[in-house]
Amino acid sequence: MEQLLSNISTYYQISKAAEEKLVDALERKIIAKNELLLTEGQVCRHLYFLEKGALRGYYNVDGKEITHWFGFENDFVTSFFSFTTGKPSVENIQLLEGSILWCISKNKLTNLFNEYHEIERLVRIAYEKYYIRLEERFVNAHFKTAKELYENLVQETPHIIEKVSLGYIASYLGISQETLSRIRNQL
Amino acid sequence: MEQLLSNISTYYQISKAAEEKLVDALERKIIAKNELLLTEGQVCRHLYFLEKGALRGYYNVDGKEITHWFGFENDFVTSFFSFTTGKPSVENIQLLEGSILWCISKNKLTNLFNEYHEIERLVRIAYEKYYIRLEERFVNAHFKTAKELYENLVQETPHIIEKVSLGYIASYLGISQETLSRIRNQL
DNA sequence: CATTGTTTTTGACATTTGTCAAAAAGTGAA
DNA sequence: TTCACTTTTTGACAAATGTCAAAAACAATG
Repeated sequence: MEQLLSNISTYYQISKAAEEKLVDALERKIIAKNELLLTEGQVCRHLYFLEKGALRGYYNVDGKEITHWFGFENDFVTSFFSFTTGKPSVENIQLLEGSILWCISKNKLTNLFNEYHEIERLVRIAYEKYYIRLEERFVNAHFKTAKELYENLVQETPHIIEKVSLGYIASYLGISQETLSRIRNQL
Repeated sequence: MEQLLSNISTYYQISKAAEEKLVDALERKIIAKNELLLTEGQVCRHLYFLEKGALRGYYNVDGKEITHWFGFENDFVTSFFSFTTGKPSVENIQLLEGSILWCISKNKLTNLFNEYHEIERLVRIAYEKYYIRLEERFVNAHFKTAKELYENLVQETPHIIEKVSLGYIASYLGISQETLSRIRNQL
């Protein structure tokens, strides 16, 4: 819990009062490896904070799983599309290892927004960070070669390489597992 | 102006009072074709609303221009990274045709956030829409072939094809102009 | 430590897409 | 209508990456 609070304070410092209400709304969860936090077709009604562990978001296309993001320690995690629109999710979220999460329902969060302007501000600022993160990935994928993408990953987010199997990383980068294996062996 | 107000009300309905303050903070601009709204290296201190016209965001890589997004009527436009972080922009924004824009400075917007919770909420909700938009593009780019990307564009955003030259569209899709030309002629 | 299942690597080959250069088509201004 | 300029198309070829199948390496479990 300390960890969560200290993390959000890097986005925006909220008051003690708001913090207490936020803490009240949070629920702790421990989930085992390979469990699904969300299955496609379900509406995602929760926002999660990953205190410890790792997970991935993936969707199924033509019988293949495409992993398009990972979550690690101190990440906020949800199926963003489903959570914000209230429509069924097209993606699945699966635990890559046993993990500790904090969880808040959309209802409770909405109430907190109404009660505390500062909590909505916190989230607005968090959105900015996550938008920039996605934009960066998008721009990279736009013009970099497979090799450059992998080198970039090694540089910028080595924890991904340490924790995640090759097949998922390849999918995340948008290349085949075989190509990634070859790239790695020629570096 | 009507158009802007009616557009933001599709995100979130703000009060008359907030609306008036917002209107006061806005400035109208008319900018000619090919002009740059923002040059890389500058800090982007404004958020724009495109009432009429078209523009593109692009960056330079190895002497080549990479167009990574377009703005059209009723779009909010800025260099998101630079605007939110206050750091120099890595991208340029250029008018594709003579356009009418509304413009608000980051300072004024920040003041409006402090004064009106509802304006910050409006922006929070707008962020959600724009995040989803980016995510959709990202996911498509992730596993679709060049041909599918183009077909998708024809389906989903035909206005892009009508208004924008082939070279820019190719760059936007992340493929070469020649490949796009061939795809188009074989459909 | 033997067995089973999973992940990674390798090889051969096909396919997609990119690059360079030139021709063709289209556009706008004088 | 012509000229200059920009955009699009075409052809020939090269490079990057994907696919399929099998072998090898690794990991987990009884």
